[in-house]
Amino acid sequence: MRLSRSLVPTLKEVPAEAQIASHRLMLRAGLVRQTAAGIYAWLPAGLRVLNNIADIVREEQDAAGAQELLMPTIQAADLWRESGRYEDYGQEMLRITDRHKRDLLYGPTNEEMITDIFRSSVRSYKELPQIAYHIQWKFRDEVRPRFGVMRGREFLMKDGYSFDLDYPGAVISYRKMMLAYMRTFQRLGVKAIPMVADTGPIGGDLSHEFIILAPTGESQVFYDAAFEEVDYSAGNFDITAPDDLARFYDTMTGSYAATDEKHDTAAWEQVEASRRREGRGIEVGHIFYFGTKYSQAMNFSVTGADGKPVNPHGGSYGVGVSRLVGALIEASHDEAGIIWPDSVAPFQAGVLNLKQGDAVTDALSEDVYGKLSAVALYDDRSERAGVKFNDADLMGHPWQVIIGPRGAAAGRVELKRRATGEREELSVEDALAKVGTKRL
RNA sequence: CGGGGCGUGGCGCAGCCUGGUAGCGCGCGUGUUUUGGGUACACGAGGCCGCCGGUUCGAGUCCGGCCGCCCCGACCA
Repeated sequence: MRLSRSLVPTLKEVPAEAQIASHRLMLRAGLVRQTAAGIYAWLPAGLRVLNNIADIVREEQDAAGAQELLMPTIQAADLWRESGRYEDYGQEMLRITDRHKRDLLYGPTNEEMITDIFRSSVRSYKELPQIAYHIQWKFRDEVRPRFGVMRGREFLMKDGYSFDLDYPGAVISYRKMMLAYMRTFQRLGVKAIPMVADTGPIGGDLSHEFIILAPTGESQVFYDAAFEEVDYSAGNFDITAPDDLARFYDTMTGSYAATDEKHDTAAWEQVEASRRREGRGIEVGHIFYFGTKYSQAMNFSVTGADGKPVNPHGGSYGVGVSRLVGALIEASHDEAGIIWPDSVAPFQAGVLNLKQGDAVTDALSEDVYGKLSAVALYDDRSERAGVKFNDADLMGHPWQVIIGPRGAAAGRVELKRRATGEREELSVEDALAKVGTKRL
């Protein structure tokens, strides 16, 4: 994209409402714009990040054998009356009435709907297990939205649902999702710790939260260094092999991890001192097994091998996709701006033409941009060099290809790595080779 | 939902106490200037002062109601 023709409204000053780093930076870098309390419009650069994260989540879900579908945002209240949650959910649920005075709601989650879909189409134990997920907008009418997209009312979430014939099967699905999550967070460039969680209003007795580490996180976390040492790749764990899943699960649950609320000082002291890690964290995912809660309440049964009906065991698995945009920034930024991990950056590189209007730098900049256009944002504005440097740092491109009259005459450019600040002067070919010209 | 605060050009703010024809910085436009980390100067455009009502000769300013937004707490992906 050419910045001069792009809706990327960077700001020098911070809008008054933004308190935390990620919110300030998202507004300043032109990623989002608030349209109502806790509701945001995603501008082009922000949408690219959101999509990049969603793509990684999707790839790992697919790799774990989950199948993508798409359920609607608006749901009928009757479905929720079946499970009893229409009454239980309270004020957080946004209730809507249509012209025929029928009760509808803007979905905060989809257990009822997925159960309804399964019960009307899955009849035999031979069709299970299955895991289905979608990436869809949700709405929870938070009393107090805050922290920008980290705690918005409207948010993009990947929610997945598993159905197994019995508990042992459900445990395997649960472990698959846990491994898929660890792989997902690893690819997003953050450290994630799974922690035993309360099962909350949805019920069940097997549940983990995924906390990613960020210095400004909402809660204090204590964990064993083991979590940082595990190799989650397919080479180490085969996600289709129950034995590997068990080994993985034992690794995850065998080491200490807790937020301050549940911190157990005695247990903590059992951890070898050199392995104790402490930090701040942000919850970005939550998985839980809920057994037959919905299949019973909503009459979802399949015929078992013995010819008798069985209520499948379910689990659900959420990742806050839009929240992750903010969380990743909390985990990776500095005074100057965002430092995107390569895997999610809206643009791999910013091409900075330091002397717009100069024939030599213009020609070289156009040439470089032409080769990088799929992955770069070309700053072709008639701005001073300082403005371009500052905006590039703010937007957080992993690479900056800096093209000024000093090197352009010799056909050389400067390549800056945002994360480290390192700069080196290179030929165009070498710079392009380092940046890469294809989308990651 | 309890407590606190704020709504004035695109953004950040002053003006309100003590009513009298709306101001500053940034940004934006034009020109000159500058040219490797937010250049300088000049000129210029841009505001039903959140909305409704009241008091008053006169309301951004005083009074009442409403709406919106933010912060702290309790609650959540």
